[in-house]
Amino acid sequence: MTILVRMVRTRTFDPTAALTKAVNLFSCKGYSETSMEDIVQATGVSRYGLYGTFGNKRELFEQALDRYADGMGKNSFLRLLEPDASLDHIRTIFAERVDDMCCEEETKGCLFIHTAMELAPQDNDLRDVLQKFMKRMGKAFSVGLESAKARGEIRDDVDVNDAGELLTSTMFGLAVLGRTGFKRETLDGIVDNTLAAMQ
Amino acid sequence: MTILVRMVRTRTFDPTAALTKAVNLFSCKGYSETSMEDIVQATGVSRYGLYGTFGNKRELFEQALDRYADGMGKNSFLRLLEPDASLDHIRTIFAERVDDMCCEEETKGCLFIHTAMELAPQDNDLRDVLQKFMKRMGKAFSVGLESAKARGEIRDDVDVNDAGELLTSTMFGLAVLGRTGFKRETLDGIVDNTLAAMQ
DNA sequence: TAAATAACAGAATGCTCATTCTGTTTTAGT
DNA sequence: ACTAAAACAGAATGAGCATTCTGTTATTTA
Repeated sequence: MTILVRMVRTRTFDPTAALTKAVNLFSCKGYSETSMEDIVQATGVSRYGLYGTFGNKRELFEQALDRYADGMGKNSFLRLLEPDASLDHIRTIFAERVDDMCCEEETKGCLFIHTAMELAPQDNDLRDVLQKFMKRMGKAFSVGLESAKARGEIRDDVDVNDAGELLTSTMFGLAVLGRTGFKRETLDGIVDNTLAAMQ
Repeated sequence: MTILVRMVRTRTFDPTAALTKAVNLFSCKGYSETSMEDIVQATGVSRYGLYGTFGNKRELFEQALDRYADGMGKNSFLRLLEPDASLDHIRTIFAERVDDMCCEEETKGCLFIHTAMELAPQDNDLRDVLQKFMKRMGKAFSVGLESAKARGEIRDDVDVNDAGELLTSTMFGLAVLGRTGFKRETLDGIVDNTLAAMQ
């Protein structure tokens, strides 16, 4: 059976670009503080377009979360999976994180934390998705740490699985302190001390 | 000038108990997901009583945050300021934290994180209050670590100020992972590894 | 005992929001 | 050019919310 859809009027917006805008809004303000109207304004896409393309707010959020995780993966964590990954790669990831959280005009926030605090307890599906992303983060750290260990940058007795989970947790701790207005140097110090303990 | 207030009908509820209930609701669900109606239900106190006693929702929340911080101080951090504080005291604080976050029926959440994510960027007063509480936490950790160091439980080269901030950050990282459904053993492992690095 | 008024219970108000509905515009195929 | 239907803009709907208002009850003081 073939379903024939006749395209009579062409869509005037780019769903990918719209989703990017939604990701920004959600990660900055969280789920409930971001209204569909906010997204309409920010994207310039009509309600009709948003609902038609993304379903409803909950589904749009899930797609935003996917995209966010994807972005984190591509922009940060993929490097850790390459065989020449070093401690510097890990440092860079944290430095970018600190940058994001300490940006003067508007802290970028963290969609993972918003999801964990606002939605995870009430929404098992979303919680599982989130947990999967976080575990992936930990795994990427572990792989990176293993490479760094091979380069002699990490102590031999460090369990990279445990350390990967620890660094994942650190990412969230930093974000919470950043949102609370802690100085960049404080966050940098936490990163330095955390990593120093593994060297 | 004296203002005479004639108390014609006695209040039938205990504001302290009501605030305790509000603290629980807010720390479990955060600010916006907790309605005044929820608080009316949970406390059995009428709207009239809540508004008359606590002002409005925002002010009630601030008082809840104060109380929450007070409770954390009294129940956990005060011990760290005593001269015989040891690494065990610090371990206990983290164990209680993990217990709170991994409670099967209903994760207790963390009012600090809710405040940081939901309100801090929009409400400078609240952000400053929160920052003060967090710094106090870090300081308490530092003092406890200093005592533990004197007992030989912490390495001499550990900077207790830095380490106090690191442990504060760890508290929040744990909570986020707990909310996302990570297993108790994972959180315990993070605590063990974090503290092991200081021994 | 009577009067005054704070405490109370819950209805009313006005707002914001997610979602749906309505009427209009656009464009592929005839 | 004409038609059909998808895309659109924005009004309408209905629910939930914080807060205020209204009428009732209880208790102290005179």
